[in-house]
Amino acid sequence: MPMEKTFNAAEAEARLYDAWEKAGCFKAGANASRPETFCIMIPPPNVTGSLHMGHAFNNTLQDILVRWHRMRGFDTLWQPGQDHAGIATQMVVERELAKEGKSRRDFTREEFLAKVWEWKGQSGGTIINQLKRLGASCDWSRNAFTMSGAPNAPAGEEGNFHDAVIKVFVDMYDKGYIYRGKRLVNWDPHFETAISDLEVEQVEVDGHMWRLRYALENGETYEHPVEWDEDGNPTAHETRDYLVVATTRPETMLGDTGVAVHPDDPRYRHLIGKTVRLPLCGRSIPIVADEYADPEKGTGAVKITPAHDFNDWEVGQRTNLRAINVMTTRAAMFLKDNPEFAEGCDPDLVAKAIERLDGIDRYEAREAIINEATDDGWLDGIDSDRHMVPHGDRSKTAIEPYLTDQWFVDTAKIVGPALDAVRKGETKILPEQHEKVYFHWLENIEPWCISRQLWWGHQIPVWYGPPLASKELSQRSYDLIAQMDAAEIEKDKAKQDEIWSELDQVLRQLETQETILFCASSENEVQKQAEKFYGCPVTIDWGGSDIADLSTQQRYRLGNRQSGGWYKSGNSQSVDVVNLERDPDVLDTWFSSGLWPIGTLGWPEQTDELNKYFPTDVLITGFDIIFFWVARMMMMQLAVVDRIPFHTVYVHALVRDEKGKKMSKSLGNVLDPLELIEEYGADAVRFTLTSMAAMGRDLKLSTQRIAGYRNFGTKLWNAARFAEMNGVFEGYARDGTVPQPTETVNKWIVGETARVRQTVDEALAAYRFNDAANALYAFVWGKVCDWYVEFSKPLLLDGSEAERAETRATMAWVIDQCLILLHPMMPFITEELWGTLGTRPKMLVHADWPTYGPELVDPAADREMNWVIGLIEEIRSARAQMHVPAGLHVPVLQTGLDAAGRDAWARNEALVKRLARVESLTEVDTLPKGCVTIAVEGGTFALPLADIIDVGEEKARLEKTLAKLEKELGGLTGRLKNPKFVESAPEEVVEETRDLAAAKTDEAAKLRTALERLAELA
RNA sequence: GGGUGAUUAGCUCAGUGGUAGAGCGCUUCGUUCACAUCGAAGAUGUCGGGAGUUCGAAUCUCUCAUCACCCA
Repeated sequence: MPMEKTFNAAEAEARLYDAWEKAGCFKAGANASRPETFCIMIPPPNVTGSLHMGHAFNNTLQDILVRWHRMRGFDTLWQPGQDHAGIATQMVVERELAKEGKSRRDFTREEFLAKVWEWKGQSGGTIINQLKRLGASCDWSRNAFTMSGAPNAPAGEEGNFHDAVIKVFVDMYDKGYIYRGKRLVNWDPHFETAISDLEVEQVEVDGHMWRLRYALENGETYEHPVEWDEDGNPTAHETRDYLVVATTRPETMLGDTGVAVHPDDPRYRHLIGKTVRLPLCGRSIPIVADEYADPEKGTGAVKITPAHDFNDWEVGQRTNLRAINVMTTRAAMFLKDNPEFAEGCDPDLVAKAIERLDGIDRYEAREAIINEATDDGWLDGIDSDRHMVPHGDRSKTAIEPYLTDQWFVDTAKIVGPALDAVRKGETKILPEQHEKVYFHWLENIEPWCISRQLWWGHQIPVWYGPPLASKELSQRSYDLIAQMDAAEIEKDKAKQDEIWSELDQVLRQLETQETILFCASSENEVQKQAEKFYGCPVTIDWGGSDIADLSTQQRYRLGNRQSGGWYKSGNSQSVDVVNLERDPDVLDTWFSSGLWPIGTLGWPEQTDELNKYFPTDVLITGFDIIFFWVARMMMMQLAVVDRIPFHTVYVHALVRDEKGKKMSKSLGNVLDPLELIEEYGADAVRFTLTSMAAMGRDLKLSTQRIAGYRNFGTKLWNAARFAEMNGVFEGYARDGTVPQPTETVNKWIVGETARVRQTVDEALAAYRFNDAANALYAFVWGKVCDWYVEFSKPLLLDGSEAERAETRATMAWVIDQCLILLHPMMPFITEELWGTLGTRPKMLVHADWPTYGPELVDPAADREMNWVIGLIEEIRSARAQMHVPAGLHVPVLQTGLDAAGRDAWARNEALVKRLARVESLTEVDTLPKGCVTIAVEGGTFALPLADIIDVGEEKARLEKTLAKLEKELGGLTGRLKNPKFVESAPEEVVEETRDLAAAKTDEAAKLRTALERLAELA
């Protein structure tokens, strides 16, 4: 049964992938035949994710390297996995709950986490199946997950990534690389969690700049310029008893604790140290000097809200201003029960502000405040203003700088080795320009906020215990409680009150002491530490405790997050008991992803895989996560195991739409790789991406291009089909032995194959994926299909038995080489052909990658076939231009052909005749006048078509060719005449130029002769 | 504002000092038994502008213009 005319990708892909998996072809070490290892860690997609074009590109490149190394016999591992994507996953599950009218808060933390795991079990494998559709040859038996082995993980989610994360946190904490601190962080009011500065996007929005008047206190005034001369010097002033501050965020004014002016600003210099009265609440706030206030911008006076703005925080730190938080975790106004806010304000105004503003959303508050300012006359004006507003990259809501306790990695302490490794070239970043980006970011690195107020994630392994009371205070509290007991017995109310009052003071003193932190990787360890510290039994509350159930807002109010047991309890029992509570927060997902290289290999256990594959080889990733992930992996691996995680980072570009726009859902220009795979086949999609993967340049993807590479697959398919139909694979040895042909065409194609093998290997070794793809495209289509298959026809159809046998063997080998070399890029169609064309000892995925090289190139055969190809092209071109009917076989004349030409013709007569539609070749001394002339190296050919050709047209054709030739010749001789060129250019360049000039001169002479003949005719 | 990159055929892009290229599209011709998802032939370039280095510049340097991205 003959093969189908095209490859049925839809039918074959799933079947082939299944066969590979069933045979364990992708398992770590499969097909290994040499000691070297090769390991790639997949950049873990979100467990909520689905395959987009960027994934398709990224994983295609990884798969090429992995399949290439596996075929070359390296002990290869492509480690797959997903990350748990804290916010994104929690968002997805909460959305599911919302459909049932429920929220996360309707469940306990444990219940909610069970739901997340349940969701993960059902939907978390989506992207795995999509990667399989693409053909990704990952070792799925090792699929990793950044939450595997977490305490609440269900069966099937074992693994020890959790252990790795916790151990690293503890190690880094012990080394002093991680600390807890009250700092301004980027707060996402939608998810009510801190996020890192990398998760913040600056979005330009049209907004307003509101000018507000803050009254100067104690009768102070200043002169405000109102008229200026031509040079901009003020010529008239007005006296003002207020300062005008400009702000884009009036709602923060309730937290203002100062107004900053530039120390050298002549308008305000004398006011520094004086105060203004804050409208709405009557707080008296100082005017401070700080260079942050730009005299050129706005009014030169800036309201300072340290608790709600990063710049203001800095100013506040420098000038000793209070930081007053006036918002809740949902960015509503927080005024009631907020002693910080009320302190120093007019109680009546505070009551009024609470009544009007407490609990309302920040944007409503903004409006209300502006209305009030308008009504009360302290709104100075409104200007429209376009400015950048930070937004959460997940929630898309404006983030709020917010003052909370968070955990930070002190990145400055671990950045050094990560910088050095790249500086010294231990890790290379390609393309090189990205090294600059890497350096720039790391050299200016900020502390990394790693705590998140979420439930889904690795809970921070820190427990809080009560402060240890001093002996005196402890004793005093014992005594007081004893007295209280006595008073209780005596029912002496006055005495009880007196004791309570004193006890209250003791308690206050205890409260002001620091909470005790215990950081350890296990409950046992924490308990041991705590018991040693307190010298008494310790119980541990493992979450779900009071604190964990408090809203984050309530926790904020608690400030120092004191835990249940305040102090050594002072009852009359002889044994004291201390209760510890765990920090309810979880770690940033990127903290766990940062351990991907070691974590997936089983660290902290010293597994065989860890010893074998770490450090890994190449990381292939998009530039958008250089900071998020690459830099952090470098820092963390070096900090934890003191080794680089990989020696090469290949940073690929962005896949855009065909107009160059970033693909986005809102623009609707997203190309879905799965749809493309369905329409064109995975191989076409892969090959397209590969051929466009020039380093450092974005890809503009069009379906037309994909269709083109689908056609390429069909072309290969049909070349194989031709071979199969001609019995090429019957009796073929299939042991990979390079054929030793005697026919020139066969020698030639063997050499061409050897060349492309070398080109492909060199290109892949240099991560020049597009060069490899394009070389193969040019070889398979341009050499094998266009020429070799055609050349083989006379031999296969009309050749002698020996010629037939030799050509069959050569063609079988050549097609096998095409399949092998193309396999990493087009795994499906090549594997299918491999199986179709014969019975093989191994599947193509494990076929041996060839090592032959230029030694297979036969220069004489090469020269000869190029001459034959040139001759055929010339004859075809002349025929087409002279309108010779396509089907007509024409006689050809030849004159002055040299020995090489005669030999070439003799050996390849059948080929030329067939491909150029030549009827006969006759040698003549002089060419007839009316003929089409073809000048080639070593002789002149002509088509005697006096009755067909148009003399004018032939003349024009020859003149055009001649003109082009002469132009080239002009350049060449110009250079050769220049003595400096001959002196300074490399010898081979000069030699090459001379040869070329000679050949062109020769050809030009022949054309001139032809033109003369034509002239005689006319 | 700071940084990085780009500008080459109608379109998308290769090409880092030595004869300007590919694919797609376009025009003409062709169903000869691998393939019409095909074949043959053809047209199309002041390599963004200017200056410099060099025997020689698309390529190196400077400068201007335009565009894109990243960071503030």
